[in-house]
Amino acid sequence: MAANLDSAVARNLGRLIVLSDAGQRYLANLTKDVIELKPRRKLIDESRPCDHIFIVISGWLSEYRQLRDGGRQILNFRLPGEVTGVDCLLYKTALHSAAALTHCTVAQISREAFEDTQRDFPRLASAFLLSGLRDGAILQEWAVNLGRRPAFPRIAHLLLELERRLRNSGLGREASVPFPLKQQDIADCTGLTTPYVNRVLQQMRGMGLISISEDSLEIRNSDELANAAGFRPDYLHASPQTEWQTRFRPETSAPAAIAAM
Amino acid sequence: MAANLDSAVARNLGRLIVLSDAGQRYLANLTKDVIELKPRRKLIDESRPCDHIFIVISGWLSEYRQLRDGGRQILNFRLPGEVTGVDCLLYKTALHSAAALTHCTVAQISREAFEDTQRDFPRLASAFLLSGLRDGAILQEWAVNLGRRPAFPRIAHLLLELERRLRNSGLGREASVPFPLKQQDIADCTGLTTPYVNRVLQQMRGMGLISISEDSLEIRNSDELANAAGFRPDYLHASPQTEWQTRFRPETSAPAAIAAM
DNA sequence: CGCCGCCTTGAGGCGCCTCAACACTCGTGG
DNA sequence: CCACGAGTGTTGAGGCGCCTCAAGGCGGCG
Repeated sequence: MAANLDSAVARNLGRLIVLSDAGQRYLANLTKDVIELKPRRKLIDESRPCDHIFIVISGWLSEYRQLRDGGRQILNFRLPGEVTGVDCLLYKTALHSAAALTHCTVAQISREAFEDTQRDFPRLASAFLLSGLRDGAILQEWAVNLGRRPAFPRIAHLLLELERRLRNSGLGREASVPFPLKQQDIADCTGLTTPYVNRVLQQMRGMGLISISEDSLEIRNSDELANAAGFRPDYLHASPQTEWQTRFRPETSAPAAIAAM
Repeated sequence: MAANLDSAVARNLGRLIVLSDAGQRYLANLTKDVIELKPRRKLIDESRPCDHIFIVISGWLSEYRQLRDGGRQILNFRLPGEVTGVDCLLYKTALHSAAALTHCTVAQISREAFEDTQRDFPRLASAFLLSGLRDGAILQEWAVNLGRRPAFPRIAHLLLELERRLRNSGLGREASVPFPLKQQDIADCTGLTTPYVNRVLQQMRGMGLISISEDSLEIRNSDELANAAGFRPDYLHASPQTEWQTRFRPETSAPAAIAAM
């Protein structure tokens, strides 16, 4: 089981760099220091220092900002195989909080361990940074969503993105994918309120576009939903366009295959 | 004049890494290939390949997504000294467009030149990637803005951010800073409409918080405006928390000062 | 002069919010 | 075994923020 879950990690990072066998072993070792989180447990606290990078092994995290008036804006979800906390390398204090949505297992990588990684497997370290760039691309799409799309397409877009990301990580072989989000969570990340999210979801169900049950989501009519949302999933398919990550200090002498893409 | 403007570049990247003298010279040489842009001229076109990184020498760019219904969401502005196009290293096609807001001079760096930079001055190359991470942090703040703040604080937040970024780059020594944005631009990046932006700006002027004239912005009561906006500028002050950028292959043997911070 | 880009102002309307109340399913303890 | 409360989904009535769609003013420029 652990091997299976680790593969979600390798699958995600493997999209960003070519992982050598040695790199894979190193990664497996790097993610040995695992902690368990109960739902609602905070992992990162905004405006406090954070000196770890985390990799989600199983479960979902949410990253969010808490506002003075009690409002909350979710900035991203972290699905199995994804990395969080990279921006801590750039700022004294965390810019947002991160908390467990479900029961989670998370690998933590200390700053020192990350620095060792940079020395020993710079390409692997660079993959973490690239994943930070990918997060930026996702956030751009969210900004478009928040700024320019009405509630229905906004929610539709979110559902489509999450389904795609889950399948990219190898989760959800059946028609449906795991989906632990409450309507409150959807509201907090689409900038809407719970009652209104409820009505929109009902509408989608009524149109036969989706069905949600038992912590799982099924998208029944992907084309129509994507059309309504203006969903174009390019931004989820990172494919490095330069061999930059091989130049620093290749840990293998074989030329990388990426540049040929 | 060119030297002065180049210093905005060095000032921005210098926040992310320690630039050696050799690095500074290399950077100056790297930004030799300069192009001029008239207002409204497109630099990057979404969903088309983009194989250059650009550094703004003077003028403003806007990065935006165009929607089918004619709507537009501005995702960031590029001020003098800032870098754009980094995400092109990660995707086959550009995820957003970039166009000149004002008359601009822009240095273009080809992908090959960037790869050379990685080989010769990896720390400099890494600074470009870090600037991409900083962009992500800015975008997070915009997402909070779009999702959870009403029009008044939303616009206030934008104005405060831009003023701070401009001063960070060394622009605007007087009470006011250069400000070429039209109300249409403000609308396109706050997710509002021009008439409403107009009314909110009038309100701010009426309260004595700001004054806009002649392509320049003066913030007359920064505290009150920041309070209304919930503005906390931490996210604009990147300060690398690890010496990672020195590890790859230092071009100078002197230990970097950053790690001591 | 006449056009165009930009700011301004008004009247009317809709999307989404606010603030409830209620149903249902749990886990939990008495 | 049932009472209870917490968490979640659902529904309703009323209201406000911001939009839509105009029209008009004003300065700059060909």
